[in-house]
Amino acid sequence: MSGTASSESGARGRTRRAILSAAARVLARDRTATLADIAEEADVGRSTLHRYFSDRQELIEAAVEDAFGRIEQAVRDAAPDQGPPLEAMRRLVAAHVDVGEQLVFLFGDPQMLETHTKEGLRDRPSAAENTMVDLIRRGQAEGVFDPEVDVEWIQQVLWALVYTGLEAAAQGLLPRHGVTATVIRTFENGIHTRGRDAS
Amino acid sequence: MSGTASSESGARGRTRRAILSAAARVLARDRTATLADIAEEADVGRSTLHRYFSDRQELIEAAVEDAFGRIEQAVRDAAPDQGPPLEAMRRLVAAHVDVGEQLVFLFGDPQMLETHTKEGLRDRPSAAENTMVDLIRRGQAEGVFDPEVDVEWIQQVLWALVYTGLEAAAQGLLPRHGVTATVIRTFENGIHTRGRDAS
DNA sequence: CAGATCTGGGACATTGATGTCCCATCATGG
DNA sequence: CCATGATGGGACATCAATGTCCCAGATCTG
Repeated sequence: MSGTASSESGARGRTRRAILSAAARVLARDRTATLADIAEEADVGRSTLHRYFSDRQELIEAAVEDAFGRIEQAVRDAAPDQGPPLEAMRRLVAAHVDVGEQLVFLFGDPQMLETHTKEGLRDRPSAAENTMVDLIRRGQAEGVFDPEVDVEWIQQVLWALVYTGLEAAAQGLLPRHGVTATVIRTFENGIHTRGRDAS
Repeated sequence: MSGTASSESGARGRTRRAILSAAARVLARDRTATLADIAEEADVGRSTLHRYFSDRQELIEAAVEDAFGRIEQAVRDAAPDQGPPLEAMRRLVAAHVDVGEQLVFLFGDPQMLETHTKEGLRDRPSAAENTMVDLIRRGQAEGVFDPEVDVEWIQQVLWALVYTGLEAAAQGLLPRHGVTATVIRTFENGIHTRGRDAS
């Protein structure tokens, strides 16, 4: 079976998902983690892991694709094309924080995306990316977002701030429940004193 | 200087610096780089590298300390305690962009700072950090910076934005000479439409 | 020039991760 | 209850990185 019929159903699919999830979790923490580490985190024997992914390369590619999918799902759920741009953007930030683990995994290492992204994703313009670009353009058109700054830059900044917020929370610098609000505030107003409409 | 008499002078010191610089450059690009890679980048035999740093651990610790020193020097040169806070902050951002290579090396991998930072730096409160905290406080007191946001958060955001700007430049998304201006603009105003005083 | 020092490169043992194979065990479904 | 399939763990060969040692040539120094 070539499709998803066998890769999602029953015990087989559950083990597969457990491994992929564990891989993202462990690799987000330590990029040099061993396959044994990943297997342990997934509560699975190392040989079982090899049964599902013959290669380290193969495992990582699958984990990347999986994480990508989860992020796109979260972005879709945020409905960035609905309502006022500012509110949509806030939902988008919250959505990104929710999939923080996947974000840290994917974007914590630039090599991750460049190396393990051959055919499956390089061509597909990544729905999430497009939706965000659309949202930013819409916000710029309505005069809510700075129209002089490059769209892709804004996108990168969003990712960077979410990433930073998550790390700050991990270090105890920020309360975990305050990450979204802080990121939004900084994202919208920077560090200037004018944040009267950010709460 | 306690034992720096022999480690800074003449050919010996120059080779040492070449290795440290190469290490930072290569490891910023690829954290899993081999000692052979580093030696090659430094135009030095692998055995020579081992002569200067017996351990991989030792090399990395030295490289971390070296990078740290360069960053602190750049921060000092920016004189963050002089003049209006806003202008001082802009000088500070420019200074950080200048030592971008070191920043990417040090902060590109959270593990880098946590793992390779035993005694030499953990206790020392890192002059750079203190100066920046002072500056931010000063700016908050004078009403230029948002007083409701945590100081350390602002610091992290600065690092994150500089890092993002450098990566964007590396990807060709941003012209290299525009990094500083773009980072400053975003840092100060976020993405809102109000950036009239950012140029 | 002569001795001391530094250097590059090769040979080598060691170590840890990886990938393969096999077998005993356990669960699951027919 | 039995058969099929999934799992865990061990044994094993392989490979790349690491660290050590040594030697011959280059460079610096007095």
